[in-house]
Amino acid sequence: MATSAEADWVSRFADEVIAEAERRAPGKPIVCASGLSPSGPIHLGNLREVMTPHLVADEIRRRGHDVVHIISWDDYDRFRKVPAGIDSSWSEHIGKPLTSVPAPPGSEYANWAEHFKAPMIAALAEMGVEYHGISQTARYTSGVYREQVLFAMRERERIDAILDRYRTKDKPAAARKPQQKLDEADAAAAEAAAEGSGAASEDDGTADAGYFPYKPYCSVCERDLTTVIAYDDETTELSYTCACGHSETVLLSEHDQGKLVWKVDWPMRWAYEGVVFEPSGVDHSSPGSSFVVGGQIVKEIFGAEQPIGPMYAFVGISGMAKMSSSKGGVPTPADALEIMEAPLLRWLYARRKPNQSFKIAFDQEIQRLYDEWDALERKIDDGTALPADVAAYSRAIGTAAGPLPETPRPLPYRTLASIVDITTGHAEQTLRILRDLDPERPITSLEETRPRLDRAERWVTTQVPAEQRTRVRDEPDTELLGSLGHGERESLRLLLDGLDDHWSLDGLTALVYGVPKVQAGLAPDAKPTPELKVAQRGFFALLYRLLVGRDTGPRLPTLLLAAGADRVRKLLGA
RNA sequence: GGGCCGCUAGCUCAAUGGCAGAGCUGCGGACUUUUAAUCCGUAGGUUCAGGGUUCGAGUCCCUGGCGGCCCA
Repeated sequence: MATSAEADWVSRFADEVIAEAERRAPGKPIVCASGLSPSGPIHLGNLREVMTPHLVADEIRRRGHDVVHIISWDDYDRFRKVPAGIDSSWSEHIGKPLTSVPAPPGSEYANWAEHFKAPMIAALAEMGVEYHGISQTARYTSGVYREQVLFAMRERERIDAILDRYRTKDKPAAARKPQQKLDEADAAAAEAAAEGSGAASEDDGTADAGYFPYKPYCSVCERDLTTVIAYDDETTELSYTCACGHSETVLLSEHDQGKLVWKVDWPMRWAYEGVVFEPSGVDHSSPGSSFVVGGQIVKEIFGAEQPIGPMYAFVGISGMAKMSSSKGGVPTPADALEIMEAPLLRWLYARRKPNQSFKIAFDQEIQRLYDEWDALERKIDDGTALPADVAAYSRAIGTAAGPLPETPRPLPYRTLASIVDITTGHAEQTLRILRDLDPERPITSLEETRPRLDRAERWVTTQVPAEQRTRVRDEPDTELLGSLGHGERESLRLLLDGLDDHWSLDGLTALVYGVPKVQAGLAPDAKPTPELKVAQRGFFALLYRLLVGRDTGPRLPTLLLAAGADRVRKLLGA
C-alpha cells in the first residue's frame, strides 16, 4: 500500500481522518459526509461535494476500516426562487420545503426535490459512488431531531450571541457590484453553487420577539413566511404568525413542521452524525459563513467537534454547447457521463487536489484528455507511471467494491469520433471501418469498442459544432466539375477506375497516393518526391472539395469507405 | 474594508524542508498519413518580488504585487 512518501492528497486525508476518528470515537464507523440541495439541477460543481468525501471514504474502506459516506439531501430547505424556464405560477410555492413543491411540468417525479435528485442518484450509481442517502425532510418530519431542536431553542441566547459576533450593524447599502466578467456558464455555476451550499443571505432566525433558531413551516400554506412570536421553554409552546394570515400555537415537543435555520442545522447534524470529514465550497471561507459559524456552534453549543473540512474550488466547463445543457444552463454529471466514461470523470476529480479548480472538457479538449488517459494506462502497464498518477488512476477505475465497467478495446477517442462523424453512427459502416483498422486483430463486434464508442458518438452529435462536422455532399458540385482541367479529370478517372479493385482501407490508401504518381509517369509504388507530395496534396484537396465541400477532411480512405462506392462515383462525376 | 485560495517551462500542472519534474505545445528527425495522425529525439526555469528562519526554502515566517472567489 501507499507509503507516506508516495501518498496522494486522498491518502493524506485518509491518514488524517482515520487518526481523528480514532481520537473522537474509537471503534465506531468513520463518518464522511456530503450535503446536496436539490433545488435545481445538481451540476458538476456540486459533484465535487460528493467526490471529495467519496474518494477519501473509499481509501479508508480500502484500508479495511468501517466507514460510511452520508449524502444529506437538503430537501427540506425552502424553495427560494422560480428558475428560468419554469412557469411563473410556481412562485406561489416559494417558501415551501422542496419536497412540497410540485415537480416541473412533465416530470414523472412526485415533487421538486425528487425530480432533481433522480438524475444525480443515477449518475452516482454509474460512477460507483457508494453512500447512505438521508432525506432531511424525512428526518425533520418524523421527529428524529426533536431533542436537538428543543435543545437549540433552550440555548437560543447563546446561539444568538455567537451569530452576533459576525453580524454587521448596517445591513442595507450593499452596493451593487460592478458588472462581472464571468461568462454565462460561470455565473450560473457560481450562483448555483452558492444556492446549494445555503451560504448566502440565509435568514438566521432573528425576529422582533427575540432570536429563535427554529423556523416553522406554516400548517396552512406550508410556506416559511412565519414569525415566531413566543416560546415557552417549560411547556415548549411555540406561537407563530404567517404572512398568509394564519397563526397558531403548537407544542414543539410534538410538532414536526419546521426546521432549524441553516447555520444551526448544519452543526447540529455534524454533532448528531459524528461527521469527521466533510468538505465545503470556497464560498464558506469568509468570516461569518455557515462553515465558520458552524464550527463555533458545534463546539460551544452542541459540545462536538467540527469535521475536517477542506475547501474545494469551483469546477469549470469548457465548450459546453448551449443547447444541451440540461435545462439549467450548467451541465450535470449525467451530461458529462454521456460523453465520457465513468472512470474518466472520476479521474478528473481524483487527480486534482480539492483546492485546485479545473475544467471539464465538452469541446475538442476531450480528445486530448482521452489521449492522456490512454497514455497513462500504457505507463501503468509498463511500470513507468509516477506514484501519484498511479494513485489517481486506481481511484478512477474502481472502488473498494471492485472495478467499474471498461471498454474492452479502447480505441483512441479521436479516432472513434472521426469515424462516427462520417458514418453518422451507421452501425454497419462503423463496424466495417473499425474492422479494417487493425488487420492483425480485427474488431468483430461494435460491443468490443463500447461504451467508449457510444460516448464518442454522443459527443460528436451533441457537442461538435455543425461547421466542424463532415457532411458528405448529396449532389455533385457540377460547377466545380465543369471547371476542371484535363489533368484533374484524368486523376478522377484513374481513381474511379481503381475503386472496385482497391475497396479496402489499405487498397484505397495505395490508390489515392498512387494516382498522382501514375499521372506523373511513375510507378504506383515509387518513392515520393517533393513535387509529387505537392501533387498529392492538390489531388486530395480536389477530392475533399467534391466530396465534402471543403479543403480538408477525414483521411480519404476512411472517407471513401464511409461514403460508399456508388456515392463516390456520383459525386466525382462518373 | 475583511477573509479564503492561487502564482513553478509558451500552456495545464507535479515536487509532504533535501539534485526543480511530467504532459501538451515548440523545434529536429522518421513515415506514401489529412479535421490537432503516429513513433523517436530535443529544447525549454531569476519557482511573482523583497526580506527572514535553516546546513539546506518552490515548500516555513513577514511584507508587498497580481489573479480568482466569498463576505461586508
